[in-house]
Amino acid sequence: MSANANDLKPNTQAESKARLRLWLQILKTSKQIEAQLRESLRAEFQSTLPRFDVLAALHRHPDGLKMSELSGVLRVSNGNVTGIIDRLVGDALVERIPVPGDRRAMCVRLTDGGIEHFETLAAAHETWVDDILSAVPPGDIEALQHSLQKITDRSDPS
Amino acid sequence: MSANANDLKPNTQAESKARLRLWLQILKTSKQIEAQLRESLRAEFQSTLPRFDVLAALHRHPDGLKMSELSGVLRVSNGNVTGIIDRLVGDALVERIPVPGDRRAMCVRLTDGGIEHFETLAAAHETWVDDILSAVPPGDIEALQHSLQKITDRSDPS
DNA sequence: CACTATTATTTCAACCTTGAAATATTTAGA
DNA sequence: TCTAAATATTTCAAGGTTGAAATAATAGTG
Repeated sequence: MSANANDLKPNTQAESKARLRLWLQILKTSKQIEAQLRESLRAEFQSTLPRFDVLAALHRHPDGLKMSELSGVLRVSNGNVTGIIDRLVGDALVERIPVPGDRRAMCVRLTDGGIEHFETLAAAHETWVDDILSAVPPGDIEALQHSLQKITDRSDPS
Repeated sequence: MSANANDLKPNTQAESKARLRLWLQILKTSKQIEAQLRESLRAEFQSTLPRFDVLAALHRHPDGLKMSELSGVLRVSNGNVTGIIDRLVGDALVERIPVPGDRRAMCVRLTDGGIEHFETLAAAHETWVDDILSAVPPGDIEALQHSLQKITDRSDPS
């Protein structure tokens, strides 16, 4: 007879620690890759990840998005997007267009220059990611992606 | 005879896309968990993740750390740590102590109140992570952690 | 029509973050 | 010793982020 009354589920405490370790590892991996991409964006294009994210979202929606749709897609706050769009508009990469029939709303979309700029960025971005993950075996890549997807789909089946 | 000269390595392009998908999934997972933890820290303790990270680092080093050691451990910039420590000192959770023999340096360490506060936070933090990852099979947890570790150790064997 | 609730966006204060410049101090070398 | 380089930290400007409050316009209800 063991000193532990939890013999039927003896690993709970160890499992808890393993989950914590996994979370810290996810965070470390993400931060490390993010840091490399941020540095490349800054050095080669004088740009930033948040700008890239906004441009990518707008590129996926050629007809433009309303501000609230954009912050919804990016899952960031409304006020946040306002500031980034302000700067992108200042750089003539994005334009704000009034929505006919609703004077509250604004539609934002890439300008021609914005499309061109983003496509350059996106190509570079793909090669950077490719380099960073090049040493990971293709099988691991797929397996990792699906395991992580199970985690995100669990709490948020978007 | 195929139209593609790369027959011996025909998956390169698909692999590149798979790597990109993996990166986006890592980012999504990390952001989603981070958002939940941030919200819990804010709602239950009026605190933030950066504060938690600093307190955790200092808790792991009971004798204190120099500012540069702290920013090294956390892998953030020097100026960043200055601001966070300023606020933690204001809340009496951390104290700055002169380093004997080097009037440039400052040693920062948790106060008694800081230790107590962090241990409360840390216990809550572990249960939050436990909940978030509770539905992931233990086998997956270990496998994921090791696969991700391979990625980080590759570029930075700290 | 008037009134209220809802929706879309911006503004704001507080905090986080970086990279570069400024300060102060120590170390090493001529 | 004097001085140049290196080191430790802070300061600063610019941008990113949140959550809440403020604005403005629309929609629904009596």
